[in-house]
Amino acid sequence: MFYAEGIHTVGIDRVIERAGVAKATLYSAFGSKDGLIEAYLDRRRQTLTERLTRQVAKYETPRDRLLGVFESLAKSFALPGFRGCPFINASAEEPVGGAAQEPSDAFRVALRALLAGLAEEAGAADPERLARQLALLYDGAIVGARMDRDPAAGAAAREMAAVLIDAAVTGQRRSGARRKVRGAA
Amino acid sequence: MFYAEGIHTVGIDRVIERAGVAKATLYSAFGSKDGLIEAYLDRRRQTLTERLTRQVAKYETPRDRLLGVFESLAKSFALPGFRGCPFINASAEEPVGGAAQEPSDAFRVALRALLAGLAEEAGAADPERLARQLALLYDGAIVGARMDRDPAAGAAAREMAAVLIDAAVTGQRRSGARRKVRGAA
DNA sequence: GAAGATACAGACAGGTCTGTCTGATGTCTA
DNA sequence: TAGACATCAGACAGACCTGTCTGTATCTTC
Repeated sequence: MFYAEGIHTVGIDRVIERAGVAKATLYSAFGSKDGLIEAYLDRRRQTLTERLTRQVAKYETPRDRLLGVFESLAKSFALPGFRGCPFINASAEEPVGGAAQEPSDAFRVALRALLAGLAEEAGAADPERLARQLALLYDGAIVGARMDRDPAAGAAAREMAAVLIDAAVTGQRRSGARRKVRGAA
Repeated sequence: MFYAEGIHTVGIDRVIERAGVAKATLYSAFGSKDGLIEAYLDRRRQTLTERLTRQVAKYETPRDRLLGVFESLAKSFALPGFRGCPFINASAEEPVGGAAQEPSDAFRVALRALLAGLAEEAGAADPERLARQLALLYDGAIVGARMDRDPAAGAAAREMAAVLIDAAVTGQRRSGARRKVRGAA
């Protein structure tokens, strides 16, 4: 419900009605609405990272795995209830430093770590840099898909990712060997 | 106030106090809070597009103008009150089809039009495609800067934009002549 | 100076929100 | 069987919200 309608439009009364529990039960479990929001986002973080690692594992080469992130993303855009990124949405609703910040930060760290690991395996000159670039594409795709109601943003991001990956490994060995080259502006 | 704190956390009473007007005056001018939100976003759209076109005009070549969009963006990230894109934020708060949608759509159309015009001048094989790519970078940069509290996302987007622009004009004349080449996947 | 329009401060209505509390109804363990 | 415990439905408090209304003051225009 929080994802589909936004956090502040969904009141506690509607949550407990949908969940079929009493109000006191919910408050004894989560403490406050902020606690509930945090639990919601934490669960999202967990399922999303799990799904990403699962999807990525389907592919053979590191390059394909990186692109697989965007294929997984593109697939989610076409889902019926798609409404953008739950962390971005929640952060826009919550005040700075609110309940959304911690789970959001955790997800973003996890995503960048996943991308950086694959980037290193793919032989990128600067894996951290490529990971940040691909994370930027991830954000741009999910926001564009939501704002423009256009699932094609996923495919566009995949194509852009391919260009950037190739640019990042140009002149590098592709055998999976890593190079600690830094500072390539 | 809407930008700094979010729309739903700012009540009408605080707006009129800050504005120094009576409640009846505000309601006679805007009709409702939704009307006020729409006016707020419409003004943002206007000032943002104006600033963008002004910044872009500083540069000589179409390529530099395209990159200038991202320089303008990067500059705004470092501003003290930066809190992301007002349209993305408002869309996350408002229900679908709410007061935020129309001004947001208008801004996004204007941004893509600006980018597409410059892309065509720059001699891109498929200006619309390049424009969509750069718009995706725009979104990714602004969201990343907000979510990660990291203004460096602007510079990263600029570098990525340079790669994509060069990829889009490769094999094209750079003299500003336009080619109606289509379908380059 | 008079009249009409406009803005002012602020009370008010009606609704929604979170969070607490009360008392009844199971359910599990000893 | 008896007692401890969790959950139930729902009333309630207190705060906040939007939007309307009342009466007063100020300003413009004839």
